[in-house]
Amino acid sequence: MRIGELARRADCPVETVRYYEKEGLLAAPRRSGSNYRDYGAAHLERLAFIRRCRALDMSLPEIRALLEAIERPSAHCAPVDALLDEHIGHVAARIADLTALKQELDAIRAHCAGRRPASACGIVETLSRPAARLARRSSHVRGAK
Amino acid sequence: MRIGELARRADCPVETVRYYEKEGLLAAPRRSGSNYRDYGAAHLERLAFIRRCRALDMSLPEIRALLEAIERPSAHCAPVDALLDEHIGHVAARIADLTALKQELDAIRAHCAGRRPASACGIVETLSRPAARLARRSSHVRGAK
DNA sequence: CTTGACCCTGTAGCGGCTCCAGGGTTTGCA
DNA sequence: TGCAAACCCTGGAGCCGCTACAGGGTCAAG
Repeated sequence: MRIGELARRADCPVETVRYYEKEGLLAAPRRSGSNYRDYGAAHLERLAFIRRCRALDMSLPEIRALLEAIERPSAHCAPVDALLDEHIGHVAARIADLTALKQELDAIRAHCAGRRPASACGIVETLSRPAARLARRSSHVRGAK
Repeated sequence: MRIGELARRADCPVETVRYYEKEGLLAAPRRSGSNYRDYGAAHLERLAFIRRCRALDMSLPEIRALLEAIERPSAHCAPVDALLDEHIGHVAARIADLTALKQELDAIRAHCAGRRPASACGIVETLSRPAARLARRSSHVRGAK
């Protein structure tokens, strides 16, 4: 099948398929006479796996490591479990960070009822002060927008 | 004061100060004879404000809008409140997303006790299946790493 | 007079795409 | 058979918010 069909079936933009190939996550398929990529069922399975992991917010290096752990001939569960545990840790940490952040934002928001000039606004005031610092963790999982 | 001192006092890398200037968040200061940037107290206040907003995970466009809302001569609280409410919404949405994500990850993790070859691992199995799709919102707030 | 700390500009890189320009190929229909 | 639309190709730029160079200039202490 050609790239368009593969992409449709895996629910993934065509450009992203080419990007995964360039990044070495998806094997380069053979080419047709007109230099079109020609994929088989194995490619689709693999791409679907990658997309599923991305939907779970794993980074591409994490997914790469996961694929390698699975494809080693003598492959055992343990490394897979470890990778997943680590990722769950990232997600949990990010939730904790954002929860603390939201509390702080709610507290700031409570400083104003919207009926004053900005010069007297409690929010502007609060944002100008040094304020308690959140201990931010580092994590690959993205923030809030 | 020169850029190094400003940066130290606002707890912000020097390169980031120059970046904010390039992005129009921080006014360009006057220059010394040797072309060094020369900042005053107002610059420090503004930079500290920006850093505080960044610590609250606001995007630079959000901060820009906030600064504009505050500095309009006839400035009123309402737009500031609205901006903050919107940002709080982003954070809340991201927390909800990540919480659903974590539940899914926990469920997947429960499929394996680590004593089997990867070919028989419930995790690998689960990651290969189509699976219920999370409805992902769009938000500027970052994910989980 | 030299060493080191500081400053300058400009450019490239990070992740994970996304989009564009500028081409070639295939497909369906008149 | 001709033609348009839909598909495919490569390569490069852009998104965000920095961060890290390279390759220079300036300044203060010893």
